[in-house]
Amino acid sequence: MAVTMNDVARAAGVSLKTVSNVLNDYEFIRPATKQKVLDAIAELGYEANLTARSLRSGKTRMLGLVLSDLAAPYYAELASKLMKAASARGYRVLVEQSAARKDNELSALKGTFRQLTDGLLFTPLALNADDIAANSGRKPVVMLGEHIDDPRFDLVTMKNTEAASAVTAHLLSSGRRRVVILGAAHGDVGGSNGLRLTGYRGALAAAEADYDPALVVPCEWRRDAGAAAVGNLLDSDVKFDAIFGLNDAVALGALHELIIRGVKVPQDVALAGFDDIEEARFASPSLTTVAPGMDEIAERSVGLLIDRIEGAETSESAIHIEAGFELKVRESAPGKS
Amino acid sequence: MAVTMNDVARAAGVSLKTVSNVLNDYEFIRPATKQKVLDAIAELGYEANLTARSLRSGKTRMLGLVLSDLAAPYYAELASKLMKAASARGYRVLVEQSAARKDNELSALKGTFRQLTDGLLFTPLALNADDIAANSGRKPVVMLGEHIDDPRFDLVTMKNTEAASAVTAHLLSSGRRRVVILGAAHGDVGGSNGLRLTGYRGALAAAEADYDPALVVPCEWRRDAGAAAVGNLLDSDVKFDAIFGLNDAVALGALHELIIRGVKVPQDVALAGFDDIEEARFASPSLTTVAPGMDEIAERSVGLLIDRIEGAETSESAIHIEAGFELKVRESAPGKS
DNA sequence: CTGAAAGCGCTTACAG
DNA sequence: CTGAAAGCGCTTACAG
Repeated sequence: MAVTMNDVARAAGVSLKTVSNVLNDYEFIRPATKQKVLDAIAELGYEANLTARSLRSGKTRMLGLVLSDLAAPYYAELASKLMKAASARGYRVLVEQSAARKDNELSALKGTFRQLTDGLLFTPLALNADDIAANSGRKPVVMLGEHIDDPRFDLVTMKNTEAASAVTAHLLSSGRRRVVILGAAHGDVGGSNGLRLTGYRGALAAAEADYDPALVVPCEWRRDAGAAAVGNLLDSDVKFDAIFGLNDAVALGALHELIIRGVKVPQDVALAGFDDIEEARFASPSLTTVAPGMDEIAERSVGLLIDRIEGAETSESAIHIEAGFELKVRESAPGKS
Repeated sequence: MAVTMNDVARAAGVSLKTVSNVLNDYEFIRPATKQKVLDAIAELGYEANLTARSLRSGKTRMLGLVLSDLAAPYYAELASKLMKAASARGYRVLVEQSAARKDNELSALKGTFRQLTDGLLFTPLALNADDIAANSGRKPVVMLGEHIDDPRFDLVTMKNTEAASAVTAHLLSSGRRRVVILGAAHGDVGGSNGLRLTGYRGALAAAEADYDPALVVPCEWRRDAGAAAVGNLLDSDVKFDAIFGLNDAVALGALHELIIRGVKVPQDVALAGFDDIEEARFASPSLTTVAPGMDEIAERSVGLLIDRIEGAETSESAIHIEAGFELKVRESAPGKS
């Protein structure tokens, strides 16, 4: 049905191999021959059959992206940027949603999803490092995010601790002393939650403010969970004058609940988030947050993964990359006035 | 390297064809033979090579999804639902971002993207019906959204006109008379903008309110564009007491600008959007909008496309499906009090 | 520089 | 019910 390399070879009066050579930019090929082939390709409207190429070469030129939920704003923005970065290097991205479930993460890691992709950008939320090491196969995997910080894996992440510390310090600098941290539990150490909690505690210590476990409030990193957690807090007798939501979704959920309850932001309670999703800029009041260098994360994770796939990066030891961050001061937590 | 069907055949002591028969649920196969094959598959950990299967069968079991920008909340939520619906039927979704550019839409329609997918869910924004008809090839395409309403194409869409009319009627019912429509131009007829404008005009007429072209304000359907358009409007001498943003992003951008300018919502200006993205529920004030039946759209568009691919749907004439909608009355435009 | 041939791992007529 | 063979459209040693 479709036109094949054989058709091109016949039309150009050369062998199959010659057409292949032209297609794959083989160096030593007579210009006249090359032109004949190119003419035939143009005339017949030939396009390489990607499936056949994949079967033979073992490469699909697709990158797998595993994340919990594409509808979460941070992941949606990240996926969009990753796809653009991959596209610029001639790769496509195939997305798999895990719902943060262990079984889904596992099947993305070892199932047919891996066949379809030359390498994986993996945001593990349920699996631990040993699970991953035991099931990641031979194709390259680059960890995205910060749940897994392990010398066995390449990792592209953000400066969680430093950025969380900067946000907390900013809240404290305006005179707040009772800063709720929303989305971590007292005692968390690993993962984004643990790292950000560490940054929070560091900033408290630096400002000689007390750390109060009652202000460490666990909740899922979604708007509804943030709203519910703040509701419970307001119903309790815990006093606070600021909230640090561990991502923007949580912070925006919190904002919603505060306003409904008649709590003024930032007058009564200052509020900050983490991620700098676009929505943060347009909230009312606009949300103070930290931009975790998403462009850099997208660019470098795709770059690293493709370098691994193509053998341009051969480091035996895992490569860890941390993108820079930037505090975005907005209305929900202005600087001291 | 990997274990193949041949290995399975050898281990089970049967021919290749028999393994294939088991794999493809061929009916007439002796239970004992089948069991031998299944045992061998389990023992060897055999997994079918999808690429080889695709090359031979011509099917990839992937659906293409073409949209302008995965980071736009509506598309992010839709893509997530489409992927889940496809997954439930054993298909994956490969996403292509067009940036609403004609060249990108065209290459998604006729380029290698089509090879990789058995059918297309296509949200055309730049291409017209004739362009599409001329380039859509032989594999099925289902239009998503409403830009193209043409008897040549299957289409799954929402009740644009009726929903827009319902929103406008709601704004009018609370006594507003000067309703800005944000995101359409006077004279638009086709596309979401045109259809929604028609609904708006219908509601005005039904309420015996005047249609004033000065209230029809074009802008891109993004937060920043909505904010800018409202800024211009406030700087002009156009008077208005309500705004209908043609999607939630525009409405939320408008909301941001209104609040910055000290305009009270809904007291001074009532505001409504379109889409019911999750963000709308958590805005402050929460956004009155219309839910366009996204679950139904996802479910039915995937169902229709797969039925076309598998030949379960053979209708010669194009199938048009309109999902139901639901008005979501929230704080930004409450009912009459 | 170019050609003839093998083979990637499946599915599918074609026999029996 | 099952087997031997062809072939999907490429890439890649192997010769020349």
